[in-house]
Amino acid sequence: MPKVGMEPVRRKALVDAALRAIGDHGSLTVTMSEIARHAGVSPALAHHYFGSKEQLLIETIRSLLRKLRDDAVAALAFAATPRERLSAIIRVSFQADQFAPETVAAWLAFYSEAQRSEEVRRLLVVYARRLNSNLVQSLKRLCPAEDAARIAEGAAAMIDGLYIRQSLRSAPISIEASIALTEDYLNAHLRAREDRQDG
Amino acid sequence: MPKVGMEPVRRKALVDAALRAIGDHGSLTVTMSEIARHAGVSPALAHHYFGSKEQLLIETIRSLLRKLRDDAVAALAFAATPRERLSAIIRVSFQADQFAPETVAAWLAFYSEAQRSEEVRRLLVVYARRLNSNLVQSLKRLCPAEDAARIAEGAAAMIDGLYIRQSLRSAPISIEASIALTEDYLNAHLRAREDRQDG
DNA sequence: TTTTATTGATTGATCAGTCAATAAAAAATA
DNA sequence: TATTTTTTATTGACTGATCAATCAATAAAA
Repeated sequence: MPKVGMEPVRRKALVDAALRAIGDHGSLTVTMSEIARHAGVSPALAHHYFGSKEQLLIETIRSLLRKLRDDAVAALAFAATPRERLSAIIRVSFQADQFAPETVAAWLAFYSEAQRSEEVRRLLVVYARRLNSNLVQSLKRLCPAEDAARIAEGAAAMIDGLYIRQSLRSAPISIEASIALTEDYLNAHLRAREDRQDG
Repeated sequence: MPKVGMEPVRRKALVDAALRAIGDHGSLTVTMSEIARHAGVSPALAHHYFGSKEQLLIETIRSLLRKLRDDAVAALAFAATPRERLSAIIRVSFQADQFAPETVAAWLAFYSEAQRSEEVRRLLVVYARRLNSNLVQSLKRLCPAEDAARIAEGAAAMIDGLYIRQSLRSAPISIEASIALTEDYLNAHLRAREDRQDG
């Protein structure tokens, strides 16, 4: 059976399997066997390619973050004005695959893991910073820097909050409603600023 | 050594120890031995009083929720107007002990656990509903019902989001700043409403 | 004598990680 | 071209550690 050049194929299959297993399970307490089963290989092979469970999980987070970044880059390419860029950032955060219960569960598990693993924490900080910086950059075109920083923090918190609330699956807020709430937040604050200037 | 009437004492000690252990550890993957050690008793005794680890953890969440509810009741007793009640709710959500890293870590762990344990999920839904209902009740005095529902959802999301972001401990937002951001959100939306009415 | 509190010792299950063995492909050598 | 050697892919079997849960034993109080 051994065919040469399997490494990248197996790595990808295992990372995808890990994501699915974590989503199913709702936590990082998945076994290597479970992940390997999802990928259709033996547990030993997973260890062979990743060395340890921790490393496989870290690669899995990386792949989630990469996907999110790629989506953001793609969405921002179509946005002309600062305001459109803000909407694009929001849309990407709530896009369907990100909002799928398994994905939400996986993110949540990673946040929890970040309390223990410095490397996981670092990766999530990267995500948080990127979201913040994207927001601030566009907001600075629409209002003074100190307002931009504040509004960005609020918007980022709202995005994360809507996301975490999704995980409880009771009275779930739809994608559209989540986007609308975040847009409302931006509109209210940008408008409030103008009012103060005008009045 | 055996002194009669120890049951309530031990139960409380074990629940407190569990909370501390979870906070230290940053996740629910704490051992009964660890918890028992924190409480100064043998692991066997923890099983004796709680039957299983799961039950002990559930009691621990219950105690967190009870504390939060009691604080909310106390804070609301001093609030006269609807607007003051809203501020009281926000203040309680961000009060110092709730914002302590160990407490944040514990909440996060519970959210993650809710993906697996129906009972944990139910308890967290109770929290979410209570926060929502508290907010809506006061907001309905200040704006129409449909606006109240929407603003409450946004405020609740923002509270949870600020909370979860605290867990990353990078560029942490202070208690005061968190309160200010949430207050700003309410002010902006309540003002925006008035503007629309006036204009 | 019964009840309550408490623990040390043990069990059984689960898992991450290791390793030696197998087999196919590729490269080197004759 | 035919062969041997090396590299790559893969797994079954095993190990050692960890841990939840059990239980029988002990001792103080009622």
